Amino acid sequence: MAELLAAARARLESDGSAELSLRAVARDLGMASSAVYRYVESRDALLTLLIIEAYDSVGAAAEAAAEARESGADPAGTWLEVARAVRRWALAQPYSFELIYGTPVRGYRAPEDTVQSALRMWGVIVGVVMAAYGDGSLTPAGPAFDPARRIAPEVYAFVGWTDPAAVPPELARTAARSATLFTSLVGAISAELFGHLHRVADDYALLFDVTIATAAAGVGLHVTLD
Amino acid sequence: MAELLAAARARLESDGSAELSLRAVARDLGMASSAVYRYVESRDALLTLLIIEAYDSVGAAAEAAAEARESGADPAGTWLEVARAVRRWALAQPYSFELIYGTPVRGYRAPEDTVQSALRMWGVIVGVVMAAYGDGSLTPAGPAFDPARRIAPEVYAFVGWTDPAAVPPELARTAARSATLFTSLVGAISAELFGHLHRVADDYALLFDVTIATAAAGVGLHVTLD
DNA sequence: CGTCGGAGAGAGCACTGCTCTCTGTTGTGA
DNA sequence: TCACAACAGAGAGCAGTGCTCTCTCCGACG
Repeated sequence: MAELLAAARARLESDGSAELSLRAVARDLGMASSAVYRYVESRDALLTLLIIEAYDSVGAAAEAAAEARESGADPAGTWLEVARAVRRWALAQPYSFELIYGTPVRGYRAPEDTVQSALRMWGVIVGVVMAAYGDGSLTPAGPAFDPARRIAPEVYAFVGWTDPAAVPPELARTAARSATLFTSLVGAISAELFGHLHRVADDYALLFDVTIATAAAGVGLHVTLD
Repeated sequence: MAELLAAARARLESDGSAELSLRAVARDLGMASSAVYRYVESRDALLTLLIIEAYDSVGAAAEAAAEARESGADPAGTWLEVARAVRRWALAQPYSFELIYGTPVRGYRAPEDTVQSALRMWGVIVGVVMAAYGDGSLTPAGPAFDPARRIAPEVYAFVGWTDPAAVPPELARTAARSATLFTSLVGAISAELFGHLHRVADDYALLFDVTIATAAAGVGLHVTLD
């Protein structure tokens, strides 16, 4: 089973998810394609396993980048480091990034198994924003609005606010704005990997930092670029 | 040829790009699959045609939304309307959105034919930001940085600055920050369509507005939400 | 009226996911 | 030690795919 996953991962990283053929993986393992079905129900099930792996891998990379900062470091700088770490991860294994943040695969309907792993990224984002909110380095910016119904109650529970009604409005607005951090992070990497920055920028790393810092400014996090 | 494109478009909208089978299109047209090759070189070439169509379609939707605003309307509000129009377009034909902003298809390597159509979206974005910069409604925000090498010279030429060295630094910074508008727009719609907001928000339309307005705030555009 | 070109048909190749049946091996209990 | 059962893998086969090759037909044009 471990060998099967390893072989599938290797195929994914070299050919991409659309070309991931169960028969090719079987050939790599030196066995008949039908034998693979002893271990995995279908091609989509194999892909789901790789999806969970990828979510955990990128989640771990983001968490590691956040934890590498000494406590007391400014949260805005931490966010930039997290974003850069996710970008490095994506560039190192672009097909894994595509697998989770690109077009969903055919018969795949996001079983509950993947949700937990997928939420690790949101955990890091919310953690950074809450740290900034707590230490006063976050100066609320961005649009004003009634925060009701903008984000799901689970998000508040995620950071320990059991009663959504008790959340201070400005904190609730900040939480809703935080989605922009996720959106611009995934969007920036997608744009780069999928070729949408062609003719727009030459040095993608430089523009990436600007994009992350600009989105952060909208939330109230002040990232310093060197 | 027109019938072929129409049939392919119908297949795309009902099944998605990965399932777009040339043989199925041929069946819809009541002819043999081999006959289709008289008109189109390969499956990828057919997809490329659909990609150009999609780029033009979404570009036209964005341009129409921008032009629908009377001249003199605040550019920030115009940007919100453009973003909403693009979201509506994406929700109405999700597979077309996936086709251009999701994972690139296999053998596709973005021929020059598509670049011109793809740049229409950037044209709208730059137009809005430049309008705001011009009428004084844009109050520079976001990170400070040396604008050199952040964006390609073509972008300046795009808005009429033939000599990149003559562009005022703050304008250059604003231009670089504008990429965040594209990134967060595509990222927000992708996140919604691809299921990444599961458990994060219930009312996607409300969160979308916040995301767009937050990213705009980072650029210096102040969107008012009702 | 003859010729010629283009449009379409059909067979066929190599590939895919998946199912079915068959074989060999291996472990376990009496 | 022997019998049985469970399991891992092999192989054939089905329906589908993209694409190529050859063949036929029909209509336009000189």
